[in-house]
Amino acid sequence: MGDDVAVMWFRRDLRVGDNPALVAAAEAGRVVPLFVHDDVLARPSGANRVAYLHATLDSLAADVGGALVERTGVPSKVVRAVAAEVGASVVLAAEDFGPYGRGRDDATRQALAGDGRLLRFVGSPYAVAPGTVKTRSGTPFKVFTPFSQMWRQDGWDDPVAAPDGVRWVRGVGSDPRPETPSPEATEGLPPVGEHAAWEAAEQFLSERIGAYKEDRNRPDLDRTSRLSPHLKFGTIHPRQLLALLGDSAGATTFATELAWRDFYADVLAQRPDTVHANFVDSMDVRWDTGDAADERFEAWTAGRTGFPIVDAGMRQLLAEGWMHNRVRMITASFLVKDLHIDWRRGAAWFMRHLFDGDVASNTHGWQWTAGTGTDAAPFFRVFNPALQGRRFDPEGDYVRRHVPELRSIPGKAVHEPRTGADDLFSGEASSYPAPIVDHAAERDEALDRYRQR
DNA sequence: TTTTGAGTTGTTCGA
DNA sequence: GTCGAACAACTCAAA
Repeated sequence: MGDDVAVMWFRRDLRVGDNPALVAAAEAGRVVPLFVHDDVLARPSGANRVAYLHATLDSLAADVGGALVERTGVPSKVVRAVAAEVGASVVLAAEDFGPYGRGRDDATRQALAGDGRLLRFVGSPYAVAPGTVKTRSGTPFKVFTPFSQMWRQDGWDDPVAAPDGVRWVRGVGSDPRPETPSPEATEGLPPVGEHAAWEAAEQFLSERIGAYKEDRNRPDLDRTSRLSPHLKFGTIHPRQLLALLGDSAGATTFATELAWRDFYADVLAQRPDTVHANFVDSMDVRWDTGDAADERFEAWTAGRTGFPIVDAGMRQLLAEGWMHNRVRMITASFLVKDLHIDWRRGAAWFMRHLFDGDVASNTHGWQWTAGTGTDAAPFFRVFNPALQGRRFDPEGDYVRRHVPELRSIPGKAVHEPRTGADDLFSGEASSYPAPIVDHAAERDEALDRYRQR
């Protein structure tokens, strides 16, 4: 270990523990921890995620003893300049497999190479890096189940310990940080930082994992891991969770969720065009556009469709910057199959508001719902909002929590408020909108369109 | 090469 | 209430 200097370029791996790139940097010499504020990424992110990122950076800065360098600008130029300024021979980072990240990193590699410096990737944000899990004939998987079997069979690396006694370089100047926006989520930020990630993980593993297989589908109960923003920003790594999981039914179910995360990252890496393009070309259905469609889209975003479980989910998104996964499916299905609006519009809305918004998972979750994605299976799978509500929010508590106009309607009757006794649908409940569409009719319409494609 | 079994998360209808 | 069948046809992955 000489007196060399290495730049540790943090991107979406904002932690000190189990960070192989940081371990490599510390082995290379003294370490300059760097984060580059990149306007290209900030713009589609929305105020919630930018605010969360900034708070996470505060946490990271404390964890690196105040040495964190924050700069603003085009990453290839900024990283090159910082590396030159501090005399680093190598820049270390976790590999990014996203469509934008790859281009950015290629440009950065070239810029550094021009000065005789190296950009070196160690690790990735995934348990298994995209492009690693392959079929027997060496091609990438396009179906989840065989992917997940191979993913499990091949396994993943164990976590690495946080490096001991990193020699942080202090005194390297930062740019003023871009203004931190006020979160749009009325309830503010979820817990932030590496320490909070471990608290969430410990709570999940001790209190929730046992019943996870069943309870994870219940939006009325707070029984999911709540780890998604941490996984998004890398304040915890999936392999750290996998190392603690065990093999109970709940643990296996949760591991499968992590496999989905890896699968969708893999799919996006093999088909970067699918951020916008349908994964399956032939699934080119007709979407509604124009003023009437815009009006329906706005009703959806505001949680005023007249379908209680849909409205509850959309209002939860506005209030918390997060939505329960079951309800993400219900609201997405409603936009695509009841309102016949392009999945890309819904995906962009989710990305604007979600603290955990991740391009790969969000895009391909929406493509799955729209029937354009990796699951070639039945397009006739159209969610019935009332039935989903009764099944997964059986007491109606979730709806009443997020749609206060309906508080006076008891039990599961809240899922179809206008079909109950007239005297219940009065008072403040009368301000709740009538359904903007007839579900049965729109279901038929959706099936027609998918048949005609 | 050809064949075979299977494909996260559903709904409706009729018995 | 519960249960099984039907809802298209196609693509994927492995044998």
